[in-house]
Amino acid sequence: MRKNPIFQRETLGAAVLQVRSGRATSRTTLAKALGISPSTVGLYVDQLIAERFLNESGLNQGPMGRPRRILTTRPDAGWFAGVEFNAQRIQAIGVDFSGAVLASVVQVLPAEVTADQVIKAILLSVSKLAASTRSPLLSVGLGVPGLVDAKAGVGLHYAFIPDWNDVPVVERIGSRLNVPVILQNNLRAIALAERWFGGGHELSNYVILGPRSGFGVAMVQDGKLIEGAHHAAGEMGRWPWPLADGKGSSQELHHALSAPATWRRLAGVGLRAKLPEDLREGLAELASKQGPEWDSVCEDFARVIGCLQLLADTGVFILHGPLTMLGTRFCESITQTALELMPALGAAGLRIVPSTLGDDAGALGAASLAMEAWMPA
Amino acid sequence: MRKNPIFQRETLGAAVLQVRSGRATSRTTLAKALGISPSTVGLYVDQLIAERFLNESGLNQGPMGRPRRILTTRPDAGWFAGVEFNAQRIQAIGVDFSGAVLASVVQVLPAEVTADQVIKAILLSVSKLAASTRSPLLSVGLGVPGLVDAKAGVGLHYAFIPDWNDVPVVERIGSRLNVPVILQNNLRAIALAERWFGGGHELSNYVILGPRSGFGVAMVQDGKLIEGAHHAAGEMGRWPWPLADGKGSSQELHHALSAPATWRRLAGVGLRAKLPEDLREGLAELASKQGPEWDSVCEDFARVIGCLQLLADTGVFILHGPLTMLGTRFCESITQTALELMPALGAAGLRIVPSTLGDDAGALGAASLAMEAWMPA
DNA sequence: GGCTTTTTATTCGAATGCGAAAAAATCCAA
DNA sequence: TTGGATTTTTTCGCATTCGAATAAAAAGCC
Repeated sequence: MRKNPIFQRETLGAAVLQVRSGRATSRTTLAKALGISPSTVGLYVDQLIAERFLNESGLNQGPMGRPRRILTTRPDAGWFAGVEFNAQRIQAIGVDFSGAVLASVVQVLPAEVTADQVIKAILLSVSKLAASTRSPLLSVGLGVPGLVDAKAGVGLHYAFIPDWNDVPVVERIGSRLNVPVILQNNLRAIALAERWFGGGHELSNYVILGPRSGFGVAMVQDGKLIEGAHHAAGEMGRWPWPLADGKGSSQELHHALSAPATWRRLAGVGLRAKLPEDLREGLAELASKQGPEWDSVCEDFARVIGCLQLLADTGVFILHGPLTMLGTRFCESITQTALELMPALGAAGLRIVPSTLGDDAGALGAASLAMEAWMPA
Repeated sequence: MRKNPIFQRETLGAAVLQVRSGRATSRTTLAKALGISPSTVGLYVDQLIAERFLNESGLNQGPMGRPRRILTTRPDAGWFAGVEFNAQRIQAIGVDFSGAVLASVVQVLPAEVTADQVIKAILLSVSKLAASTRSPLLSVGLGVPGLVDAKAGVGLHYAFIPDWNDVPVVERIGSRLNVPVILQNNLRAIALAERWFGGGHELSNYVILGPRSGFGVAMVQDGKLIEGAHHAAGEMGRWPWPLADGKGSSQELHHALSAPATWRRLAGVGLRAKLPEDLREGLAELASKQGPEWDSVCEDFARVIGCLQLLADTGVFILHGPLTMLGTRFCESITQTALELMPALGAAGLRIVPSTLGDDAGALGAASLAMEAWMPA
């Protein structure tokens, strides 16, 4: 019998990731994918099978030679929790190894919620999910609005929860659940979700556009999230911004391109106009709109994206949040306008697309944090 | 006698780096700095002493205990070459382990220079440097203008040398010199020089502003250069840019803030005005200038930097190129204007400073590439 | 069936690095 | 002078990983 040393969890996770993603199906292909020797892979696979993370499911005969012993992941090996919240609501989602959603819990938070109440609600949500699953919880990801120190695991600031300042979230949640807890800004978490659940499997450079009540972006360069020296990268809502339609003097970007501002501009109503009950529906009604309002909004987005592309050269922009309701036509209009305004963008190829993740994007992002911690790339 | 295995060059280099930088002076401190065990460090140090990269120079008695055997680098262990060029001139510089400049060679290139001539000039420059040094050449860094694929070692495009397209520089230089050759865009190389030779020893997030004939920036996030999906990150010269003084319609950023454009604006002359013979001197004369021209230039720079800071949150901006002749007062004016225009910037601390590297910045940047390859962080 | 060919998995010896313990080098106090 | 006390360095055994050789499992061919 082979000896059974304790391997690095990191490499074990990476191995599972390769199998999960279908990039490796046998010990030999796994060795190539991980860049380690076949002999070592054998040991790793032994352990992963012993720990019930992997299965051997029959043989696969190639054109010649000894057949491969096919490796598959076991969805029941464990699950990951992802929790996202804002000042109004909290959503927790459970996913298994294959990325399938096991369950989702949404809870409305009380008005003027406090940090303590949020922490309690997170714990409650996760335990609700746990009640419906028999397999063990492997890790928890938290998508938190506002400023986040991901490394320290501290929520630094969030304007809409007054006492959300320097909250040691990872410590408070982790000490209760006894599994790894990973914290990240919610928009940056969504950027990871795009890789784990969305269409961007192979992307390593892209930008998430997240216009909601403000205007933030999350940037991924070389597969890594850009956080900034003070955890504030992507907070471009305060860019000085002269409107495309020339009305009004220079203002800040989020006054022009936040989700509510975009609705107001497209709807052709003034700043005082009441927002529709459901902003998403309100925007969906405007998806087929034409005319100068549409053009001017598209031009503003095109200029923002053009600037980002020239500066960071990511090439791919994924639109998130309520504005996805404006559909692919919106993104196409922006792309076209951008290329007209800044022909230089055409050279490298500019892709602007709406996200396919839907309403669960935030929670899926949080779950991605959990998965990424367990299965590092 | 201890056995003498062949260690990873990477770790050997990292060890030398720690000693070089003064962060580690003995085997024990070196072990802590590198995060490896003291026993292993002993082996590494043995090898480095055998290879004449390190010296043991006496003992250092602490307040108690066995005295440390002090480790020092040997400047004569080898040297690094850095080469920078543009369409007009080529500069090669040789530095030793301590970062001291051994020699510098400047050569004027012929008008309408070709890629082949540049390659030859690079080889000639390095061999000129080599002639004056007895110690071995360890690696060569090349700071190349235009688009560069650093990973592949290929110069992709440079507008001012017509046939500079997809030039396999690393291959062509490396095959002659038989040492590692590292390629990078020249402005990005300068960003590294700021860490190796400038004041930014401990910086891991900063931006290099390099307004010359165009307007480019180099960004470092978490200690890593941002290159972009198509190696074009930082080429923000083509941002649409409405001038601060309101004259003229919207144009591109480099028309407003390149080094010549800045001189013209500060000098108060029109677009057709002839540039001074030496732009640096011309700018130096304007360093004490006051008035609306000065204010409007500062405001434009403040807006650019403000946008970058809000987006990438690096906190530190280092001005390079001819505009450094405008001195610290220029940077202070910009800082002040930026904080007035965008008070949000004040929170995290904004620092805008002129580079201290001087005219050799480009060549020193190239040398930094060589050093960083040999001594990875 | 017995042979070769091809591909995959395992075994085995060696290399590299770590942790714990031992040794070394100094100061200080008795 | 001798015996701690303290800190640095080295020794030694063990764990992990790799490379090369070997074994295994099939297909094709005679």
